[in-house]
Amino acid sequence: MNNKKTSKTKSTRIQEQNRQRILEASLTVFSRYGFRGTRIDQIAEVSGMSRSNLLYYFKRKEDIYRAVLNEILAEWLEPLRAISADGDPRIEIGAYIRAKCKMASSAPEASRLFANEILQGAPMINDILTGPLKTLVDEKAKVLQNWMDKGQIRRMSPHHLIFAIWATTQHYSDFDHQIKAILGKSIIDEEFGSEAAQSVEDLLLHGMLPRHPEPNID
Amino acid sequence: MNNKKTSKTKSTRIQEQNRQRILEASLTVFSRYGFRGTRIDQIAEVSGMSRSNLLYYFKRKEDIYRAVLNEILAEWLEPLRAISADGDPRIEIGAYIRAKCKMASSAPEASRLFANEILQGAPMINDILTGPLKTLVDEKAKVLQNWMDKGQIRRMSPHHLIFAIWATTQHYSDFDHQIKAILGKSIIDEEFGSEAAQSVEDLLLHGMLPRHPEPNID
Amino acid sequence: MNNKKTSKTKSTRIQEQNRQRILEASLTVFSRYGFRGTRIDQIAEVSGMSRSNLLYYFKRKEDIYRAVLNEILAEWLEPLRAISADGDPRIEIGAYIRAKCKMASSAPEASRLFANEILQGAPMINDILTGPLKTLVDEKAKVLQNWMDKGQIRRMSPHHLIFAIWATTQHYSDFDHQIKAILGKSIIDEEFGSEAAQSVEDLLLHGMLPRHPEPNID
Amino acid sequence: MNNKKTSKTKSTRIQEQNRQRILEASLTVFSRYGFRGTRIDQIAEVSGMSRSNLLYYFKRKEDIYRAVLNEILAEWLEPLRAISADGDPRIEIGAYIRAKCKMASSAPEASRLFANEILQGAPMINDILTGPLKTLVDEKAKVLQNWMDKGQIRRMSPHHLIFAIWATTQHYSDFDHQIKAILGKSIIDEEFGSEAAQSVEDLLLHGMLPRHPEPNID
DNA sequence: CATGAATGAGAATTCATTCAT
DNA sequence: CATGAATGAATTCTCATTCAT
Repeated sequence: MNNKKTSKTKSTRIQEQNRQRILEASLTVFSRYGFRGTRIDQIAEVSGMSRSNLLYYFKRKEDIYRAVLNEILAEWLEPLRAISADGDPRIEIGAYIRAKCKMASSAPEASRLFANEILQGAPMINDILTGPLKTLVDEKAKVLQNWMDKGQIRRMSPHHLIFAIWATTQHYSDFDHQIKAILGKSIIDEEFGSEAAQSVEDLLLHGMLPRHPEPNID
Repeated sequence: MNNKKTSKTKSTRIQEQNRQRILEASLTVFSRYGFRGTRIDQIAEVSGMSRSNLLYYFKRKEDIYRAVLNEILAEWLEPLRAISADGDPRIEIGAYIRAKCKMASSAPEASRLFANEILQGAPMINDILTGPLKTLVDEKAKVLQNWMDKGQIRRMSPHHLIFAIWATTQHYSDFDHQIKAILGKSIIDEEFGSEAAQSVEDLLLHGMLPRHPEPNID
Repeated sequence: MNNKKTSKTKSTRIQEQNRQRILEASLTVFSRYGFRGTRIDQIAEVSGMSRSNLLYYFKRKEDIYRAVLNEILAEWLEPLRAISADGDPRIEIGAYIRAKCKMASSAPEASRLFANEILQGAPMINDILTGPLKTLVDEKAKVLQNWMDKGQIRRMSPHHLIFAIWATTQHYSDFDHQIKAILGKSIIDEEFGSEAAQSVEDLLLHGMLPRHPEPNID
Repeated sequence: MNNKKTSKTKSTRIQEQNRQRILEASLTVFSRYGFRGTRIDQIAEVSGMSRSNLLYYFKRKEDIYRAVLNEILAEWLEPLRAISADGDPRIEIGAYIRAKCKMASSAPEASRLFANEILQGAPMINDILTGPLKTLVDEKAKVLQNWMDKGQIRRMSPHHLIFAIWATTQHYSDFDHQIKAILGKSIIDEEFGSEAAQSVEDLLLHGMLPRHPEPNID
């Protein structure tokens, strides 16, 4: 019926394809320079299209930025969502840590984009942090608390435990450049990724398990 | 004396004072928006002086940025330097963790400034990362390795251990905004700072100590 | 027939209909923002069609503008043309004033479009002003002069009299917004339109008639 | 005390001088092309300074526009304010008409600027129209009404009378270009200005005075 | 007929920096 | 020491117009 201003209703292949190209390029650039530090021309160049054409798809820089953030957000939180209250804590948390490391390895730019956004005070996603994210974290914190109450993991602040997992895993993507400078290896190398994941999982699991584990554990 | 450029060798109190004001303001702004994202006017406003006057002290934006980085660098690495090979690992590492948490609490902006710089590929301090920093880290990694060899701490990659300490401690300053959104508390609150420090120390020390610690522990 | 450019001599109903839609919308927008100030997208939106389609009918913005101007011009001058040298001045002029007021009421946008064009120096219709318009005005001025010579209306500059009629009648359309602000009524309200017409006619006729009118008046 | 952001506190001569240059140039350009149609570069050129320097004085185009409007507004309404309820209507109104014609002659651009603004719906000064202007007009309408009640001028709608005066006088500035095309004379010619003033005053005074004026008139 | 895609000239700002006093 | 004035190179965004289907 009215197809004049409802736009994006029937986005063509080429439309969707170009939007995707832009979003990918944007992720790369924004994750490095932040919102303000990024110039539209950079995105245009990386995405291989003219600035004009780019602005045909996204009217303003901020629109691109928000679109990228939103696109990543869901999958970014997925691993945390996947933690099951019914599972074994070592299995569940181990899987979570490995998933986070995997993401740090396969999508380091997404991680850095969030890091950047939060460093700047999360001007665009503050409502998400205080809303959905807080809700999710609080919920999983309860799961952890429950495991602690049952003695399956050491008693500690569940929130701080979550922060520790975030910190250690994301460190490999966010500070990749520093690590490269020190070790000469990058998280995007698959091998080094495994090594890091192993290391983090090992350290944290040991840190959170009870001193004298019940003998009947697998 | 040589008065070619240092004609005003004996900078007035007011001069030194103003430089300091600028550096403090710069730290605040740069740590939030990064180099590119920061505007000189912002610094001028935060430092409470006119842009013109500010540029009287520092000819260019980059000069300020470098000055801030340099000023923080030394004290930033100090705690790591302080780890003594001769000490007890638990004491030494515990102290290191607490020192880092202290810094996250008292100087979160410094932490964020480095985070920003590294996220952007460390354009200004790359040589420091690959030089002095790498040297220092490698050296301390050897200390850790030594303790492992002696069975005082669990065997693991010493570098990854250092990264884990950095990650967990700095997380509280770098992601302060996110934590505030979730917990409603900030690392700059002294009380929360202690809580975080306690939590991190507890988790990491447990994670790195041997499974069956000598009975005489605490 | 010649089909070099007029291949579609027999424009479809829909075509003619769309052209009309565009012209109407253009009148609305151009009359408000002037040529430069009007954006093609605005016209597209008001006319309810896509910019692409609009440009299918008119290759360039200027074409639309000229088309609108031309379409209005003829009927805009019609009332003045209708003044008959043979009629009674009070009847003729009264009719002219009422016709102008009627147009101000029924087609205020046309009036504003001309106002805009002339304010900007009449870049598009200057030749019409100095040509056909001047000719027509001069001719009617002579008619007025004739009436004055015969003592039917007070002696005054006939050109200024015409300007006065233009000014007072068109004021209601051109400054409609100001009048609305002051009186809360708009010239497009039929009732207020009559009131204004009555007032203008009354004032001007009294102003132009001889002091001591012949006793046989009305 | 605080002299950092309160700006414009102590505007230097050069400051005030440049601001004035800009405002004058702006009046010329805005009055012709309207707000949207005017390009900052045009103003810069007319004012004889670089666009950059211009933007040093006014951060945005709209700021200039508003400044010009405000600067003219007061003196624009002054003649109407000057109408005294205690005076003789013919004297007062005659003076008002001549003052308005004088302004049309000496400041035609100001008139055109307002015309433009009102044509566009008065986006910037709507509050002034419905506020101070309406108040002033209503007040003077009462003065006129009073004169009518006393039989000093013909009974008619006082508001419409004011509109008629505005219309006829401002017509000479707003439609100057059209008049030039027809008569070859411009309102800025002093001689033609007087002629126009004489004509308007004559027509309107005759139009508004009672048919048989009291014999005792001076 | 109609529209989606693309473009490039231009227009408004922003911003670091220089100049002059 | 300090500041007001001025500048020019970016940078974002606008807009008429063209292209291709």
